[in-house]
Amino acid sequence: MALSTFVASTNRVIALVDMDCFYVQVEERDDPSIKGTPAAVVQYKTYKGGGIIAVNYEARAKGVTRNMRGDDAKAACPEIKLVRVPETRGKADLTKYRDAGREVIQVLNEFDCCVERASIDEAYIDLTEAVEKKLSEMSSDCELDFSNTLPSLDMDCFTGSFVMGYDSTEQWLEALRGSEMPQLDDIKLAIGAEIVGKMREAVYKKTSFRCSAGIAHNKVLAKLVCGINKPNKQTVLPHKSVPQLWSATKVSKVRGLGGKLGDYLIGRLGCENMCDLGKFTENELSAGLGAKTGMWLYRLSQGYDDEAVTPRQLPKSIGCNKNFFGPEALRTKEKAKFWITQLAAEVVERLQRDLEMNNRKAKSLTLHVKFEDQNALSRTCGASPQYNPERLAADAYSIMEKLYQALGVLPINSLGLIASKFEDEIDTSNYTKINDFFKTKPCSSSVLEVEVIDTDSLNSDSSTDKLVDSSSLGPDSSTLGISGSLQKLDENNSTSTSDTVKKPSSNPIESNSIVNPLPSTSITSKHAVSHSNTNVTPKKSETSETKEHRKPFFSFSVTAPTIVSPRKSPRKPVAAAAVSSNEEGSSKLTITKVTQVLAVEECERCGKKFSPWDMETHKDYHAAKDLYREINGMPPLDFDLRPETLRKKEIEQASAERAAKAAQKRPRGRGKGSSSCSSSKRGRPMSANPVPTSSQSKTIDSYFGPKS
DNA sequence: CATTTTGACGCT
DNA sequence: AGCGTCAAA
Repeated sequence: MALSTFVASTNRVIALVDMDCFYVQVEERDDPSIKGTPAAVVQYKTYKGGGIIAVNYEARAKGVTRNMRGDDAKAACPEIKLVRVPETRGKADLTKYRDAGREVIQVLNEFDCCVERASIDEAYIDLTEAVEKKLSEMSSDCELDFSNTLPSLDMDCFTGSFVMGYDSTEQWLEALRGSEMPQLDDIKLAIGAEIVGKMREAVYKKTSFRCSAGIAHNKVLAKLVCGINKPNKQTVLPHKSVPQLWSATKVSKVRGLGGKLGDYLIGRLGCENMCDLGKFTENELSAGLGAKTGMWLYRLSQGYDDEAVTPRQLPKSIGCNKNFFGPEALRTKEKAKFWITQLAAEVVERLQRDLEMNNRKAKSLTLHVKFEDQNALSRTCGASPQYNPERLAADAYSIMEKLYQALGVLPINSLGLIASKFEDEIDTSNYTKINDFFKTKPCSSSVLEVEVIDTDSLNSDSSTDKLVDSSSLGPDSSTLGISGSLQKLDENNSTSTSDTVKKPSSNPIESNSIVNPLPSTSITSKHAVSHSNTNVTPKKSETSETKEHRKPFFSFSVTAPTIVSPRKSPRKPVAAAAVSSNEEGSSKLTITKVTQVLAVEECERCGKKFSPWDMETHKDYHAAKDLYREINGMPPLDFDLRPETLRKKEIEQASAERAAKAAQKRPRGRGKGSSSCSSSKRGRPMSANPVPTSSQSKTIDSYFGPKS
């Protein structure tokens, strides 16, 4: 409470750099003929002309927006050029944009500041130290006379620069010079803005990408004002101008308030604009939203936000997912397996590159599945250290197998595969080889299944619990409980998993030993006041973040196995390795790669051999046959080896549970429904609870409903 | 069932 | 660990 008033919160200088319509710029650099004409980047093309994900300013001038479909854009602006996101293995491939984003980060890094990658095209920068440094250099000449500090600013850095509350940057600087009292905070912002001007110029010189920036005393404000003047502009927010900004800022525009929390502020507290928050005390806000969020909002209403800029340039997870809607919904096991294989191939490819560049390996692998009834679930297992596509796919698919056994076949609308929990590699290659041997297969695998069969035959009751202590089964043993354990060894899957099956009892330590070396770097919680007023930015020290910060981006490990031999052009060092250019060329390239990696598969059902690509088509044949049997009330051919009755019962039960959950999730159907909250864009109130006080079913939405 | 494909983080 | 929220192109 009172504490907050003592925290000095205008002593940092924070910038947010955001690339202008980034994906379009990337495409414009590839094909300059696009420049100066309306253009947008779309994903896919078949459904209503594809989904637009980036629009350049020429097209925006014609009324084209994101959210639109390619068809809509053509209608609004017939001359618009729609560039498609590259597709690899049948799914959108964002590699070239990730690579371009990394280029930008590398330029920012040259300024020796604390840089936090906030997204593929955005970074927060803590300029406090750099500003202090320059300030001390300047004031060493003439101590305390800050009126002399400003003239040394390079005015070239301020072209395209705006200052909130002033007609021009010059006017602001003039006011600072003329001020009786030295406006130290503003002077710091001015120096920060000068640095940001240099940064943006450097980014343009080295990448040819334009960006915009916001400069303020904290992240929320820097982000907000960055969006005020675009493109290719930067905006400074002196603390004095916060009231003016707040009175003109809709709550939903503020980072973190664009969703349900924002809806709550509008619907229950009547805060349309940020200035309305000022009507509430910290206690009043905390009463409804919890201490943490209440405090955060209260401080924010005064223009304060204490979230640190965390030095991190690498993503914490590498994942991909694909949606399958309408007729594309995955209705057979085979299709699911096929697509899991595609996702796994992409993830492995990206993991391998990540390993070469960043010398780290993912320890965790998560499969996400969304079903047609809106239910979603995820399961995690240990990531195989080998970064082998078949292996990763097998691990992911073994999770899927279990889901099928528990849930039965339900059309799948989305699959996602995410690798995370990265740890730095210890480079001693001999050591790692031995280590990998023991690390093998935390996920599912036959080690689990074999033992499980034993327990089954022992007649599953409490006595078996002792035999199969879940802690001895590795991280994945808990995923689906008993249901997963009923499975017999499935010959169908033995192909890819069998290599890991060997010697179930050879090593009693097994996965236990690898389960948890988690570094548990305590994450600064979102709204917590996490730093002191003296040194805001965590000192770059011994963490892996430091390493990535100073690590030259062109270094890569020689020991890395090159599974895929490069064709044509010699392998380029890392950052420049973005393939692209000619789309046809690159896609051919990729396909070659895939077939090389995946080789030829044998159809599980008829034994015929196909390339993975033909396999999908071939499996449609089986799928059609299955469908026929289903329609005619015939039992599936090979779906499950267990007795029909057992399987049915299990599926029924799981389905009932799932249906109940789904119904619960959608209390208000399509329309705006009963809610008195007019502006709620989100239809589905989940169980998330902004009010931690009651553990009961108080969703944010419940605040809008009829009073009980 | 249509933005889709990401990614970070909070809650429990 | 699993689910939910929020955000960005």
